[in-house]
Amino acid sequence: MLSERRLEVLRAIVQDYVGTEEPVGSKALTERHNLGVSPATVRNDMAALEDEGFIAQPHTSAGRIPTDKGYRLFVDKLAGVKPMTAPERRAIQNFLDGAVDLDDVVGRTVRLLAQLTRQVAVVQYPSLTRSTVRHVELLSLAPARVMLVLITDTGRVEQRMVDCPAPFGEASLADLRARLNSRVTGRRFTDVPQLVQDLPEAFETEDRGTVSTVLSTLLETLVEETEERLVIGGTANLTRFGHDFPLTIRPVLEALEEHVVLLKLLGEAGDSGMTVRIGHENAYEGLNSTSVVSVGYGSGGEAVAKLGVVGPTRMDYPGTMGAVRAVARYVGQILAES
Amino acid sequence: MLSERRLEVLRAIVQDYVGTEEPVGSKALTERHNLGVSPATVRNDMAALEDEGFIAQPHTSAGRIPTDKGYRLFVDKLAGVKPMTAPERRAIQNFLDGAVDLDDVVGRTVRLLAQLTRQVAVVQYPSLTRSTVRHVELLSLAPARVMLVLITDTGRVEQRMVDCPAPFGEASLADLRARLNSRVTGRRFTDVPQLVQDLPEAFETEDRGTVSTVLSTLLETLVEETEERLVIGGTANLTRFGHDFPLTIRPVLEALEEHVVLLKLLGEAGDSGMTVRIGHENAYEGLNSTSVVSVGYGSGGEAVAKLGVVGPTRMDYPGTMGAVRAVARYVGQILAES
DNA sequence: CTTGGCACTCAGTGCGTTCGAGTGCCAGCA
DNA sequence: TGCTGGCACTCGAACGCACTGAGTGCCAAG
Repeated sequence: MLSERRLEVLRAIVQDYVGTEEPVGSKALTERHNLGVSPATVRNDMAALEDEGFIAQPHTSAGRIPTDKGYRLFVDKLAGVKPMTAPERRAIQNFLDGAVDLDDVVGRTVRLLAQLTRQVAVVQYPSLTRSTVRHVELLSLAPARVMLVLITDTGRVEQRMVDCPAPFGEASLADLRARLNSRVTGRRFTDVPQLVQDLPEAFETEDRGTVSTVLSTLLETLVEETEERLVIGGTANLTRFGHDFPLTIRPVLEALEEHVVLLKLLGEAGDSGMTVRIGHENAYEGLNSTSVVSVGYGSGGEAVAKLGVVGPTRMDYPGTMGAVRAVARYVGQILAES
Repeated sequence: MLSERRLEVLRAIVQDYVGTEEPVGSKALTERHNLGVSPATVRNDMAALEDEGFIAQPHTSAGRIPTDKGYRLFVDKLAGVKPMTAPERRAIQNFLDGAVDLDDVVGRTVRLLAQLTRQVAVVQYPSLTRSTVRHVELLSLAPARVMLVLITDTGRVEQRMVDCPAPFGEASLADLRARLNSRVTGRRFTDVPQLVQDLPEAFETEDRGTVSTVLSTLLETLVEETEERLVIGGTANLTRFGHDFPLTIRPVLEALEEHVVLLKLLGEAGDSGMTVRIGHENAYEGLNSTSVVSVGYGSGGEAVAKLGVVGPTRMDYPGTMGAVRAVARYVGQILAES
């Protein structure tokens, strides 16, 4: 087991390394942090920490840098979440309050997060899966052509064309519209399928085909839209990554364009609370030299989507986590208001 | 005036430099290109070209590299557009043919362009300004609440909520819907304002307020949507930029996130034909070390939006221009079909 | 368990040398 | 007038080398 002091040494190493980007040695450590022991003692502790795999030397006769495992311990046990200051919180709120629609909220969020953390920000559009239906509208564009419009409680609107197998009268359409809305308005997307399941039976035989077609289009829309959208920002911050550029940065840029990968990554993160994936903990290879801090956000108590940042493993975890949490909280508020 | 041979020397310099990324000297030039003259002669020519500002030396005793002005001359006078080979054309067509909707077309286009040119691709969504109205739909969500849906000939759908100043009957709504569509269906967005100008007069006094509100919302939608959207891809190709990374790449990444700037840039490019902006010709400072090759594309003969690539000034202009032109052409075809 | 002392390592730095690609200029030749 | 070969010169890149200093591991003493 690691003694209290050794953990303290690890914390000091992480903090210094994050600040200076340079391997940190025993002497410098005792000078900057008053650990109350001599460099020699620290050296012994370092040797122990290295044996356990928490820190490593880039080369002999250099200082130590934390390993992924070291950062993991730091995040889990040694560091808290650094809360935003009051002025920062006010600034966040002001900035987000100016948003005029959902796109704007998401756009502002991503810019804000990138700026606060000085890293790459990733924001997922509010997912429809957890959303509820505000309204379904049907309108006839031609005798056998219907347009389906779906409005969600997050303010998103989706529309689809439906080619009907048979002409569909205005009266039947009104009927379907009314029945559909009375059943699904205010309900969860996930509940819709079973709620509308027996709907065709209420109609005349000749209309049933059309009703089924409309319904299946509706269900498709719900499923398809679960392929969520992402917005990325602050990629210019990648230039602060390290010295050995091209090699480090290229796979990251590639990963950031693979929205599918990112969505999967966010999806795998825990549903509640903040998740930090460090270095090789990220399943995707291109992100092996990065850490991903993510958290769910939502309009009610429940999360409807995730947001987070991607940065070098050598990042200021407490600060980043604080910013991510604060932004998620305020975005949630904004969404709840609208 | 520059003699024929001097132009030939400039062409050779550009070609070699683009290939090797290294300053090119007189001896190497005569060896790779059979110019039929000795290095000494080439040196004289180079001195002349340098006096005119077409090439420059990074430092004394190094070879020459083209200046922005040199590239400009190269593009204008010395190089054509390199056409795609038949297999390449087929691959492009196949790849784009697989698209299922507008988003997919744009997404595929940007990926394709990035891959073909190995540079950063920029694709603007088809603009509404030049589009025509396919259909306008109005539907009543509540007595004094109307939803406006606009469908364009490029397959885009926009919707807006309208809060009416007074309750609006179903009959009046149907009337408005019919009149509106008969006037604007198939017409250009730009023509819509004057086409609907006198529409309120056809209605009862009590409905005129609502009609006006609906119309102004429609007009707003047309204008707002002129703030076009952009999609960017292939940013990972920025890593091939040069050796002095952080400094070069950072402003470019920043510029790429400023969609407003990019849209302005594309907008300024000539409306017809291909435009090449080299280095400092780009008004935006962050892009001073890049060249932008762009061209309009559209479903009919007319361009509805632009697409292009952003790359280092040291790029293969003929090849890039060929790829950009080919992609634009095929995207146009796809849009025309759908 | 801590500490001071000590020998050892090795990346980074500064300096001088060499190497060679490339230049400018000039005199001679067509 | 324009091309060419020759020649001296420049200067960045590469190399070798010694030095420095931060950092280490180990050990014996407190």
